[in-house]
Amino acid sequence: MRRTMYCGSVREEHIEQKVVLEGWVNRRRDLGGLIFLDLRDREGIVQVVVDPGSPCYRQADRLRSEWVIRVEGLVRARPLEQVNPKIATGQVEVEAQQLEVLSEAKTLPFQIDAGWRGEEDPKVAEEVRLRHRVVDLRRKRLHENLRLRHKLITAIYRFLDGEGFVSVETPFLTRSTPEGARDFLVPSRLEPGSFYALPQSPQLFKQMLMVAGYDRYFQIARCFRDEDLRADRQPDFTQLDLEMSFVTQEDVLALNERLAAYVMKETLGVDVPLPFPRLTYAEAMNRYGSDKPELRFDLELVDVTEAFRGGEFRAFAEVETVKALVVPASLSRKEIEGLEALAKSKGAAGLAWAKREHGAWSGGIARFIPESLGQRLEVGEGETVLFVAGVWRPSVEGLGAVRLELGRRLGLIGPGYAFAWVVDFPLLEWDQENARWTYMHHPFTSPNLDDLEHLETDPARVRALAYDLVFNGSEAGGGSIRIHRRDLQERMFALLGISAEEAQEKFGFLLEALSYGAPPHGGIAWGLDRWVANMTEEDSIREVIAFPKNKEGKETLTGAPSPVDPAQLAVLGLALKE
RNA sequence: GCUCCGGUGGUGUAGUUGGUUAACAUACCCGCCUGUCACGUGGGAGAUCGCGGGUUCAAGUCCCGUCCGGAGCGCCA
Repeated sequence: MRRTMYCGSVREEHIEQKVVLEGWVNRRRDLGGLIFLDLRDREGIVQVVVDPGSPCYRQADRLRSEWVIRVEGLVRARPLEQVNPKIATGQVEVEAQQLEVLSEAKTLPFQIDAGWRGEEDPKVAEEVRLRHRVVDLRRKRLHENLRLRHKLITAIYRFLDGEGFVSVETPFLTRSTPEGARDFLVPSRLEPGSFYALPQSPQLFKQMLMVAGYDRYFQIARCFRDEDLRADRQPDFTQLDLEMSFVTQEDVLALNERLAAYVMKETLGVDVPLPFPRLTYAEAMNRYGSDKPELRFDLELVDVTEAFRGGEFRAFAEVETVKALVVPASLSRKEIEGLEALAKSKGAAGLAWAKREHGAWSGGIARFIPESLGQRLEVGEGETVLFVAGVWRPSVEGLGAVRLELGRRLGLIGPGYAFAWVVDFPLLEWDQENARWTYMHHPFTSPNLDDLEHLETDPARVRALAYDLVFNGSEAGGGSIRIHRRDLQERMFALLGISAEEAQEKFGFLLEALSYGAPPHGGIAWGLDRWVANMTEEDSIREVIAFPKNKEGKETLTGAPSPVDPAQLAVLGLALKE
């Protein structure tokens, strides 16, 4: 007989029953005669008791942490005063009758037992954890994270299936397209000198599916971008990718809100109010200094450009934008210096400050501040006001970064989950480096048709039918209504400086598809890793990916990337440069 | 490519203005212990302080270089 149930599933209802359990020794307590074992599997731990008179006593005496064993025994109630309320199986214990060692184990490089009895696991350097990922993955926290991830994905399938979406797989080995992120390339053996690229997203394939009439598509899609890593970025990551035909932006937002509310309820039991707040890009930037504002605290930026316009303070008098942030705390010089460095890292010119003390401005730029500003900003006694001035975007982004840091530092960020849509992104932005217009989202995003007349004459003014889903201050998704007319797509390519020949060469298949009768369509992609990280309140997506890459893009378990045998290169027609 | 932070027994930390035997917790090994649940208790082993060089009578500590890791900037349609 193999096991009869999970260790973590034994309950009072099983008392008097004979059970067979298999699992890992989470911990062994040897009282010198009486031995207790906490036996663990993915569902939890249960206490096994081995009496000195038991035939398996000698075996139990040998056992060590993390050995894998099989126990046959009788479930019995614990004496009332010995119930352990900290574990789900705490009402009962298993009296061992037979015990078999299935596998011995070396001493673990770090301890993982605490989490399973409801405590915090001791902190271990991430480097060590990743090097021993198999051990790390045994921790309760990672079990919970990965199982939540699974619940999220199954909820997504249930919901979208119910809404008539069809799951379709798209190729991993595809064609390199220009622009966007750097591609991962895969050399072709059958056609030496040519390369596949791994998809940065299934974008064009899903548009093809719309043209082909599938109407509603989704995919839990692996995507690949060869860029540097961050806490929320991996070179291979997972998107929920979806696309819908015959829809407006409104339809896409409404469906995705319902999907988000559904998965939050199904996975965390959390009720998310609908509809989500909506901010235009301009509003988000002006009020929060970010296009992915953290909305779990206020502390909004205030525009004070006009208060300084033409005044005696030269640095503020003639700039595009002056923004203020009223900080409900008295910041030290040193703190302000640190925040200034942060603002500058986002391109702000600097960070000016003043304090309100004894009903008057003091310190920093106090003497340049119009008295009336104090009232308008509603500055309290002892509070600090921070200012940025200069070009609009770097200024608001600089102060936005300061806002977020202060939110963290002052403990302003509330618990819970805050969703929002950011809409009305600019279609294009000026690329300083290459002196040309470039797309903000991607080149297949539809302009807002109300702004179409300005497309060539005043590109900066054209809004896109693009939207981002913001979840606790992270960009959890982004999408757009796509261009579905060939002529408009060609106009767009031209505007981006892509010649007709190049457009034909690189995107001919798209243009071709659009000319066979394409429905209006649009969709979105969710960054699934970030979603799970937000839901589990992890700071890094590496905590919700079973086998993540480290900061250098290495997969430390297998040691990828690794050199390959020269013969493998030869088959591909490749040679390494010295 | 750049900036910042870190690297001390297996793990996590301490280590003062440079000073003699590198401390603590936990894990590990052995003994004792029949109701523990982070069992208790007694003992033991375990670190050339990431690596290389320099300053100094003396370097875990200061300086330079380098490697490794993390956060960020650039980059990420």
